[in-house]
Amino acid sequence: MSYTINQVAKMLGITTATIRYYDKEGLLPNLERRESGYRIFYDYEIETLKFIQIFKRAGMQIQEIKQYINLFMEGEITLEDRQKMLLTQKENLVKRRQEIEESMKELDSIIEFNQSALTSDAEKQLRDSARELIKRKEEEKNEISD
Amino acid sequence: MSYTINQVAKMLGITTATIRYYDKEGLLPNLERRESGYRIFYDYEIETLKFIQIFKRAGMQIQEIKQYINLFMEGEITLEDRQKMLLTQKENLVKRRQEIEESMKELDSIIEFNQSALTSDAEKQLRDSARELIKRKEEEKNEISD
DNA sequence: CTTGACTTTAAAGTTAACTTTAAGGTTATA
DNA sequence: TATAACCTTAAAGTTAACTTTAAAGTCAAG
Repeated sequence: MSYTINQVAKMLGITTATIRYYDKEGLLPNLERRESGYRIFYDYEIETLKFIQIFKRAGMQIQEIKQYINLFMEGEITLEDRQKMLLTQKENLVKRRQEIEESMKELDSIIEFNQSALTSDAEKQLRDSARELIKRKEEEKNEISD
Repeated sequence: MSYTINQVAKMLGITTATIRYYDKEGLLPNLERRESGYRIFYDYEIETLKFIQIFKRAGMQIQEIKQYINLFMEGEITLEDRQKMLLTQKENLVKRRQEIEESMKELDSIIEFNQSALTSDAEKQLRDSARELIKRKEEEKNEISD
């Protein structure tokens, strides 16, 4: 079974322009063409595109994905290299998750601070300290311009 | 205590160009200047920059951060709006974490598959299936060119 | 055999968040 | 007072991953 670029785009929820871009970047090696130049997609290419989507979601860049695919084309001799790439990528994901968790904590503490200002008398205190801040800045301004 | 742009940059581990860019984008409202035009940074501005860094790490865009800062400048009347922004941002973090976890599972299953190919007889099977794939593609090519 | 819906390419445009460059003032200090 | 080490701006450049455009060729259906 073979498909046109438009059919594949619909199947995978991407645009034809994106598929052409991937092809241009070398992510679809040995892609066949008709006499007319029209691209022909088989299940193999569709699988490749699905892997591209997985790798993209994992945060891999187009050039890295290209490198992975090139290794794959060289056969099982590159399996170890590919595995290394994937493990590196997994480490990146672990790091990103860690960063997100740290960021979440920071955000939470601001949210919590604001919440106490919203729900308690602390609101007044915040207002006062803001006023004081503005006042202090005015004073500093005067000091400078003197 | 006041600081030059260079001192602040070093304190926060960013470049002076970045600070100027933030200023230009309106992230440092009411920033003072000397007669000469040199920027003057007080603790207040340094705190603002630290918040900017927190928000950036959380994935907020410069324009969103600007909006937050503008709301902050309007005073405590905007506290609820700001809180909403932060809660939305937190939801985004939760989503991103979720996506990372899903992506990790996909990656893991590829890693696992490769690992079994690397460590067992499955290696031979993978090699054979790859050969078959290439062969099948050759046949398809011949079918077309006939 | 016409026509509307495809397909092709190269090249330019888009976006965010900077970075770099160039040309020119300012300041601290020896 | 010379000069190195700052500071200023506007404008252009960078990067990734597309998207858009324009001009032109191909295909399928009636």
